Amino acid sequence: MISKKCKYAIKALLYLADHQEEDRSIFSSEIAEQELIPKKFLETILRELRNFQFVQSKRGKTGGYKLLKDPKEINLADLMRAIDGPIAMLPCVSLNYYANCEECDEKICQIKPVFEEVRDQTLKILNSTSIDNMRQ
Amino acid sequence: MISKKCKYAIKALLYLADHQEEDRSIFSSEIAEQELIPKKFLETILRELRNFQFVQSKRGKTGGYKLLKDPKEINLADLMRAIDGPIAMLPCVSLNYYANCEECDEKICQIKPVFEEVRDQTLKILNSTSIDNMRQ
DNA sequence: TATAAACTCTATTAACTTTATAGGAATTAA
DNA sequence: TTAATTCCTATAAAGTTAATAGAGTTTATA
Repeated sequence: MISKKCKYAIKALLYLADHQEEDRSIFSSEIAEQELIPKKFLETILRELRNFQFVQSKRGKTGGYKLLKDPKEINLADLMRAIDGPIAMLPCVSLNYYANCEECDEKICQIKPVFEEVRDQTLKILNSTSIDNMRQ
Repeated sequence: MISKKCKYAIKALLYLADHQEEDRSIFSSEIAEQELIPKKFLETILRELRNFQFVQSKRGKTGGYKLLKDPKEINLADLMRAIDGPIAMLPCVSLNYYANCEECDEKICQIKPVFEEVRDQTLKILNSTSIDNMRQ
């Protein structure tokens, strides 16, 4: 399962992508209302998205958020890793957040191979799916 | 990520499969020691596996656990669902543990399709991988 | 029949993660 | 100066995970 936070992040980026042609900054309050995301929670998510260079923000009365990248260049794998961390189902199989298993010898581990396969198939999809792709 | 509990469950079934030809019941303490799983935690896991009909148990001095099914008939999808619940990355996309999203209209949801695809590819692997397959 | 050694069961706990919320500070346009 | 925004830190409430405790039940066997 992805976290709600991650789902909200995807929705926020989709909302920004769907409204970027208007070339204006968009308030977090607008996204929160339209997408039914708790406002304060969304603010912290948007700040993270800014720190990870997915969006840019402007403060003050005419502030708000804009995409910093082309929606075609934002893929789901990168986004999910930024918000939720590892995508793999086992720490020892993660490409970007590898962690070893204290209790097993990876060279003879019987469960690793399947989860490498799952990881590969999952990443094949998530790497090739951009925010733009998702806008049906 | 799968839980440690689920990983322990897979390891326990693999251990039973790897030693079933000896046609004896196997103590939880033996599995715990060999696989470095906390003993008391393993006991509760084995009880769940018994409740889900993956293993049978025998009490008393010569007690222990045995597989109840042929290792070829135990697939990873069923096992993971029994221990961890949903496999899908979104509640609204789960086949066996569906839950609706309060905050979005599924008919026009932009994020659902990708995760259906991930679910399908993941299940294709997990449904076709048995405990027997995993014994290298 | 007593005992040892296993499984069984309920309850509880400690740590961690998730999902927010509070309250204000800084910024900007008008 | 004011209003409305983003920014930031801290904290809290709820839920989940990963165990552990302790006593009960069963069974083989000496």
